[in-house]
Amino acid sequence: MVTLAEVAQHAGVSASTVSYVLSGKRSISTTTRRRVEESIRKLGYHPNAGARALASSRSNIIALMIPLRTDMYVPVMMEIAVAVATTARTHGYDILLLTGEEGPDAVRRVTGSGLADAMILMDVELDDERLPLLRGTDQPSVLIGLPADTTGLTCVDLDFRATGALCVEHLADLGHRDITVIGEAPAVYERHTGFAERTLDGLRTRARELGLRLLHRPCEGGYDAMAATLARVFDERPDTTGFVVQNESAVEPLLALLRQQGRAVPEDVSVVAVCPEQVATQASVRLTSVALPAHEMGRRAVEQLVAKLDGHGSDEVVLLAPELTVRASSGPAPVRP
Amino acid sequence: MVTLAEVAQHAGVSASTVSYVLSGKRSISTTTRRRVEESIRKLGYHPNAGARALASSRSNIIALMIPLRTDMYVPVMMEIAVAVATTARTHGYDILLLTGEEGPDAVRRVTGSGLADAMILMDVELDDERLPLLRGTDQPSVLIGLPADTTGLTCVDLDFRATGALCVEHLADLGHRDITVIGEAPAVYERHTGFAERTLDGLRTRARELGLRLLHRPCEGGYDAMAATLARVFDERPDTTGFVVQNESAVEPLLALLRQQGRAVPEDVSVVAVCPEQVATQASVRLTSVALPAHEMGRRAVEQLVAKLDGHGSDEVVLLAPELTVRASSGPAPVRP
DNA sequence: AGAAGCTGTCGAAGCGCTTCGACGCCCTAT
DNA sequence: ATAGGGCGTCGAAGCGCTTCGACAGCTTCT
Repeated sequence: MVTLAEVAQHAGVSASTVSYVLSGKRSISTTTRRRVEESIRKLGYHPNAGARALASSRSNIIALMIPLRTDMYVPVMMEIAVAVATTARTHGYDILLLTGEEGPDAVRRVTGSGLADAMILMDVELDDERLPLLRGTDQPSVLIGLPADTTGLTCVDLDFRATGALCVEHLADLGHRDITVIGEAPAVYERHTGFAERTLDGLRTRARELGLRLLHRPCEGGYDAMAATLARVFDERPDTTGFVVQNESAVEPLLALLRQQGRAVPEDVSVVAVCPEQVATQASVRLTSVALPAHEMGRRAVEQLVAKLDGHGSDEVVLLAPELTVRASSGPAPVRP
Repeated sequence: MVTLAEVAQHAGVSASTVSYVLSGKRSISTTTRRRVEESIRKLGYHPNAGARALASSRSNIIALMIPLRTDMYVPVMMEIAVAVATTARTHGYDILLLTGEEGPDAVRRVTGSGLADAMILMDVELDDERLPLLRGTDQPSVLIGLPADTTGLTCVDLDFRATGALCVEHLADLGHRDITVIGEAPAVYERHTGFAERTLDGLRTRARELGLRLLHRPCEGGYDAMAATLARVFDERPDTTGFVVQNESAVEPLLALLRQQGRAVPEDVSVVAVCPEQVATQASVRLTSVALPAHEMGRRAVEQLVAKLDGHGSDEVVLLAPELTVRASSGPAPVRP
């Protein structure tokens, strides 16, 4: 293992000079800098992370806490994680992967040990038990998701309320008057993750404003659950012509069942989904959808965090504006005979 | 921040004693141990990770390199990552998340800086450029996947050859004589990730042994690609009654298209998939499938690695035996008129 | 009884880096 | 000519921990 001292000796300078070349915290003459850089390259020197962390009390690591459970769209989680990792690297940070499993203890452990300089939390619940810990420490953190009380916290999330409103507006513009919302699995609502409720709130509010009828049904993914749900929906609201789906594992079953029932999309029934782009474009009918901006969320989270670590940056709630892309699954409401 | 020294003072012992209580590397009297543990608890002490790493040259961190691209089995990747993280924690290790993006440089950086004690690499290509680096360092590593040359390496993977054989056998047992394989996207084969080729090899070899006809068609996911592929397949091999699918984004399109063409599953056509359990059970027809044991792979990888870090453990290729679960998508071949 | 061996504890020496103050040098302003 | 001020470099003091050797007080063997 090559050390700073060896590099210094090889370059004929003192260790501190090498350190300053590396950090750029003091000015170094061009000749010296070049000589040092040459030695670094030649010897294949890599600063020791532990020593660096000890001396500077900065680990250059950001902890990312991902949910353990897999009942919700996993690829989105993955995409966020990858976006976080790549963005972090561009700022010189590495990512420490924590699973939700450990809960608040993980927060304590990481904060206490100086393992990471900052944290990003995903899958935040409305009244998350990790929040008091975050408020009680001076370690910067960013949440992906929105808890009930955001005072003293920095959050990044899609504006789900606006998303709901947007979906309703789109269907209303097309003349639909009876709209059914196929929501997430009941477990998601019970867990109070917030985003499902916020979407629903946006849907309901805008529907009321526009004078539409709205029916909401949570739904597990899969064909059987969807079939059962759909039967009850048409039973209860036979005039339903518009669907908003916020459960990607219900999307394909819904389309298949509608087809099976002889209801054409979009001629008889329009479907708008809140889902990742990939799901929308790979479905059997290309879906009009509001995308989940996973990459953007990950990137923004890291950038908020880096700003905090650099001293600027403040507690702020960043709500990304939803964008609705019209594809083949939505069209004018059928003319009522 | 609480330090070892403060704990020592609080407990009335020397710093080294506290350290030995923590590590258990020397025997400590019960009374002293208890007193120290009490102080640790009371002061809320957490050992500083950097200092520890510096002094012991052990970071207790395992680097996990995940692929950046998202054209394959993302949920499987995620499940592996989560399994790695949770298993690692039970052994006292944390996970550093690296994306494939940085490539060999990341390996150099992590090895050189002592950031991690060991590495797990996912998405290994047959002739991966990271392999020489791994062989050239004394840092333990485990690959998830199988390169062409495994000398000096430890690998964990599903036995894809046996998987292919198993699928063919199942269909042969049911009397199918004409089998078509819907493979991964062409890009996957071009990238030489190995698993697709190995599956195909297993399929072909066993088919030959059993005297079956086998047609292989790579296929992008999605409906359009699948429709085109399927048309050509029935054109070329109208007697096809068995399908093996190794591309989870082709599964649902295939089922829908068969239905549309009036071919009943499993009465007219049997389908066997190589895919995650979730896909198999949530499809419109519950699929007979060989599962991708993501969790098991992650777990085994960590355990191999920990064994190496502890001194026992050796270079070894662990191939997990495939298991075929019969569900509703496969049945006896239709009787030829 | 004395040697030999345990057990439990301590002190001190680093691990490789950052950072602070000091200092020599040269340039500029008086 | 001389004081003042940058600039570029160095030496040394830690950061908080692990670990090695030392050693005091016992027990056990011959």
